[in-house]
Order: sequence, then structure tokens, then C-alpha cells
Amino acid sequence: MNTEKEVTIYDIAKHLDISATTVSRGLKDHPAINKNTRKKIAEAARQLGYRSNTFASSLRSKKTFTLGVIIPRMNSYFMSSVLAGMEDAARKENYNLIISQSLEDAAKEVANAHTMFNKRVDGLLVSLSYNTENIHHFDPFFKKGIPVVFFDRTFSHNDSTSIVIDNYKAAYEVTRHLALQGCKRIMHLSGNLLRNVYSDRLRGFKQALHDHKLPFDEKKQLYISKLSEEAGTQAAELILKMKTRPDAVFSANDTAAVFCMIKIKEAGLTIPDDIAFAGFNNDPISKIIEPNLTTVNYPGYNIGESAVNSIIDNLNGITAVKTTNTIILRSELVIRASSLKNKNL
Amino acid sequence: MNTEKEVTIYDIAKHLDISATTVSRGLKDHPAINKNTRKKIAEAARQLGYRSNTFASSLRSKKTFTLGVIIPRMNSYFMSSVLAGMEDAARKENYNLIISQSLEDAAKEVANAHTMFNKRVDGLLVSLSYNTENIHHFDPFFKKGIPVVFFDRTFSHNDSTSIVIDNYKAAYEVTRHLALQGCKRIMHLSGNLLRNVYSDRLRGFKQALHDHKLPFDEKKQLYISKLSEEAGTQAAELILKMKTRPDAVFSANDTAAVFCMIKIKEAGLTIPDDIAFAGFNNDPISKIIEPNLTTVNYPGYNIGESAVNSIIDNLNGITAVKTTNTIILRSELVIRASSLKNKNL
DNA sequence: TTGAAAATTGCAACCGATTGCAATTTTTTT
DNA sequence: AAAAAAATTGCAATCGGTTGCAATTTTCAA
Repeated sequence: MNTEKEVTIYDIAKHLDISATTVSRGLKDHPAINKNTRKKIAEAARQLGYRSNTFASSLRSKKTFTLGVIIPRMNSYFMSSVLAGMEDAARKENYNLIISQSLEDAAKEVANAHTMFNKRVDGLLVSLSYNTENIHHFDPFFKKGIPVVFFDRTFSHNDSTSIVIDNYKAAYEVTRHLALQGCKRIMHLSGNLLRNVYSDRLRGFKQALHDHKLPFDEKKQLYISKLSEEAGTQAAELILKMKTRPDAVFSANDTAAVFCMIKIKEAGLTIPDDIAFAGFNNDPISKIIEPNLTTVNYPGYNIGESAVNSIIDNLNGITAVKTTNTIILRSELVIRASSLKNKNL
Repeated sequence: MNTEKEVTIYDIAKHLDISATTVSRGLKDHPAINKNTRKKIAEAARQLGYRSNTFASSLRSKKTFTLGVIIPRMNSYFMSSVLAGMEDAARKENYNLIISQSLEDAAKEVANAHTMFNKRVDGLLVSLSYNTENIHHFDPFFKKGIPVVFFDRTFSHNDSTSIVIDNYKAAYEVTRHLALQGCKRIMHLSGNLLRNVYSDRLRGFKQALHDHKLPFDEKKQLYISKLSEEAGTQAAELILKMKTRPDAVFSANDTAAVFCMIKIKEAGLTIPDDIAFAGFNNDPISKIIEPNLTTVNYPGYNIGESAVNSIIDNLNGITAVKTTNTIILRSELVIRASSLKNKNL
């Protein structure tokens, strides 16, 4: 094993009796090289079993053709779609991805950012962890002019683009839908308001309440948590203890909504008649819980694709980071039984 | 931006008035370097803001400290646990991961293998796609002596280690459990029998039937599919059409089991009284479907950890690939309401 | 046919860390 | 104090592409 030596451009050069320079240029379709020569080089490379040494290349050219990706977790349908979109877009442009999970922990996110910086990625794609408070850990990137694109869980910053959906509008529509179903006391399960996704959804929720002349009492209608399974259960326990219970719950994610529903059902209440439910994300679980959960679907694959294309355009100098600041993709309300009080609507 | 030049070992060397050789060795704690010198070098590196250039290093040393990972999909709780385990184990040994999804497509898996080979990973961790028929695409790795470790969806090969659970035993136990609940006509939803996980589970299933003197009619009790949502639904439709229906269904994954259950319930049948159900994987959905699904839990995190440790041991020459051929981790039967016919058991 | 412009190709330095081997310094032994 | 052994350090070549600039060849108009 491991006996055969690696074929280098020098071997190809010798084989064709030309210079390594020409081979190097020929292999990457440099316009100064004669088409015929290019063909010969490509053919010889194939014959000899040449594979480019990316380290030599990166060392000299200072380009790695690698993008770093930092995400909270990859075990959701949404995130794996994002990554699939990213991979496809990256492959088309000959870029590679290094993916790491922060596991919703700011400290781990900081560590991952360091690793990415040391790996000298050409660009960084980030969806922030649950409790990231600032983005100082990306300063080394900004200082060096390495583009950073935030997607989904973003952070406003002059030198970077964000790829999002209109969380405000989506939440507004969910809330309006519940209001139109006749719900009067709608409760909202939210997450860390540092995260745009949660604060924007809260804003949309409040605005819709206001526009439908519905009350909003922060103490009784807002529950902030990690939106985990446990948090959903706890929210339900809280609701069950209330004197006047909400007649609808709009959760900022499906997980909390579903586990809240389970507990509410255990207590003998009926969904949606006693309490209607709506979630966010269109997780697979939303189609399994009974009744099926009304939620918001949004296009992970496209978000991933857009994020990568945006960063590569940037690297190619097609767009300056400062020009395009935010890209907003479409989302849609998916109405299911959990919120249909009036079966005719 | 991008003005400051990178700090190299030469800068450190000049700063301390020693040779670059010593700096290089000092930075990686080479035993031949005086402890005091090592300390000075580390301190200077910190002060000057040095970051190692992995390309220069890889170019010269021909080690990349990178492991390739090829998996079918990352959007399951199991797989993201595997990856978390891999990341932790890799980080501890200063290795990095390049992760790619085959999306259950053999052709994509081949392409990914090529990419990994060209990226010159030090080792490869693979869980095969649904329909991979052979492993010729890994031959370049075997030929060059690059270790390949299969996990979960493995392939028997002399030069590589496998990390698995005892699928035979786990399936045997599931089936026995159903038999002990009094089920007489147990049906099995299986996947592509090329995949060890499915063929082993089928073997365990058959053996348990045999040991409990239960019949096995391949035509009526075996349904092979992709175990997708649609496949689960189709299996249910098939069951509903039967003259004598099975009184239990053991699915080789939770997804198919759950969607089968949904359809069965829609038809007015009762679970587990009319038909009992058991799945495999302990996906989050198994705790949401009603009744909750009996399933098999297995340790993704540990599998990931073991796979990485095994491959790194191998790279360090601690274990030869040929010595350790298979590592079997523990799994456990999780009994829930979907299979409890006799509520007292 | 000739000279200029355009198209091709090559020279040689360079990117930054690693490493076998030799040289120097320090420590230990006698 | 001299010799031998052990501990440190440095020299210089090397890994394999890339690139500014110069050199050579080809094309083409005059």
C-alpha cells in the first residue's frame, strides 16, 4: 500500500515536454494557453491519474475554496435542507464546506469560529446559537475582510449580508389566522429575544393582536423559554394552572407547540376547541401530532443556496457586502386542524 | 482590510533570534526542544498573533488531520448525535471533519467519495446510502492504505472496521416482545436487504418467529420499501386490503411505522388492540404518535465517538485495521403503548 | 518580406512549515 | 580537567502549485 507516488504537474510537464507553468495554467483553463495544449494537458492528467494538491495551491494562492458553516444543530428537517442547498450551490462553484454545530451554546460557537478562522475559510455562513449575545468572535473575519453571511438567526451588522424570511409578517399572519378563528386570548411561546427570529415574531404577534383589537398582557400571554420539549411541557403546566386560560397558543417553534399540546391533551382539554395551536417551522412532527399542527413552512434549501451564492458572489467581487444587506425569502402559513375552530373556514 | 500580514514561524524565529526549525518543533512540543525555549516560543506566538498555516504543514507532512464523513442524511436525531460524537472525539485529537450527505443516492455517494479522495482526507467514515451496491468507489482509499471505517450501514470488507449495534439481536428482542404480547401474525416492514441493518433485522425477526413457533409467509408478512413516509402509508393500505390482517407490525424504522399507524388509525382500527406496532431508531416522532411507539434506542453519540477513535487509533498505528474488524455497541428495547396489548405486562 | 501586435510559453522566485542529519552546547562520568 | 554521552539547536532541502515578467512564437497588416 501507499507505494505509488503522487502525480504532480511536473510529471505531466515532463510527459508532454512542456513547462510546469503551462500545465498549471492549462489545468485551470487559463485563457493564455492554447486550446490544443489545454486538451493535451487534460488528457495527460487523466491518463497519469493526476489529482491536484489543494494544499500547495492554497499555500501559494491564499485561497482555500472552503466555506465554513456554523449552525446551532443539524438534526432538524429545516437545517438539513439548508445544508443540502448549501452543498449543491457550493459544489457548482467548486467550493467545499466545513460544517460545525454550536449545539445552541455560545461558548461552543466562539470556539467554532476560532477553528474556522484558523482553517482559513474563504467565507463564513452562520446561524447564531440560542444565547449568543454579541458577535465579537467574528471580528477577526471582519478585520481581514473575510465575508460573513448570517442566515435565519441573524445579527445586524454593516459588513455582512443576512438571509431570512419575513418573520414579522409570518407571525402576523399566524396570529391573524387565530384571531379570525375567533380566538380572543392568544398566548405566545417565544425564545430568546436576542434572536431576530423570536423578536420579529413577537412584534408581528403583537401588531396583529393590536390590529384585531385583542388584548396583550405580557404576564399572561408571553412565555419565554428555550422552546425545547421540556419548555413546551412547562408552558402547558403553566396554562393549566391559570384561572382564565388562553384560547389559543402560538409557539415560535413546533417542538414547544407539540409538547405543550401533548400535556394539554393529557389534562383532558380539547384542541382546538378549548385551545387552538399554531407553531412555526413545519417540522415533521407537526404532521404527526393530533390534531395536526398549523405552522409556518419556509424554504431551507433555498436559504442555503442563497447564502452560499451570496457569499461566492461577494468573493468574486460581483457584489459588495455593503450593497446587499438583506435577502428575504418567501414563507407560507400552513393551516391544519390544530387551529380550525370553525370547520367551515 | 486585509492589510496586516500573516505571522509565520519565521517572524517568531526572528523575534526570538532562534531558527525556524526550533520554532516549528517548539510549537508542537517536540521533546528535543528545551522546555524553556518551548515556553518562550508559545508566548511569542501568542503575542504576535501567530496562526499555523495548515496548508504549508499538510503540503510538507502529507498529513491533513482531516477526516471525511459520508452519510445518507443528517436530518435525524440519530445522525446528528453521531456527528456530535464524531466532532467531539475528533476535536480532542485535533482532527477536523468534512461532512457530506449522499441523500440516499449511490451516485452521489460515489461523487462524494471522489471529492474526499481529492481533498486527501486522512481517513474516511461512511454510512452507506440506501441503494449502494458495491464499494468500488472506496478502492482508491484501500489502495493507498487510507483507513475506511463503516458505521451503522456497513459493508463487510477485510481492510476496514465496522461500528454497529447487534441488529439481529435487537430485532429478535422486538419480535419476541410482540410474540409475548400474544401477537400471532407479525408483519415486518424492511428496507433494501443489501444494507446490513435491514438484512440483520430481518434475520432476527425470522429467528424469533421460529423460536416462538409463529408462521412466516414471506408474501404476507414482509414488505420491502424505502421505509419513507409514503412507504409507511402504502404498507397500511396493503394491510387494510388483506383478508386476514396481521395483528402486529414491526417496522425497521420509526418513520414507516408512524405513517403506517396514522393510516391504520384513519381506517378506524385500534392500536395496539387490532394491530400492535414497533419501530426502530427511537426517533423523536416515536414519542409523539399516539399511542407512543415501541422502538429500539441506540447510541448515536457513542457510535460517532467510537468510529472516530477507531480510525485515529488506526492512523496512529495503535491498532491495525485488520485486527479490529467490528465494534458492537449496546442498544435497548424501549417499550411503549403501541405494543402493549396486555396492559398488565 | 517585414515589423508590430497578439498569442503562447517558460523562468525562477515564492507560499510556510517539516525533517534528516550535522553541529553545537550542556551535562555527566571518570 | 578531559572525555564521553546527552540534550539542544540549526542548515538546507523539500512538499507542489502559482504568478509577475520576460522570452519566444505566431499572426497579420502594410
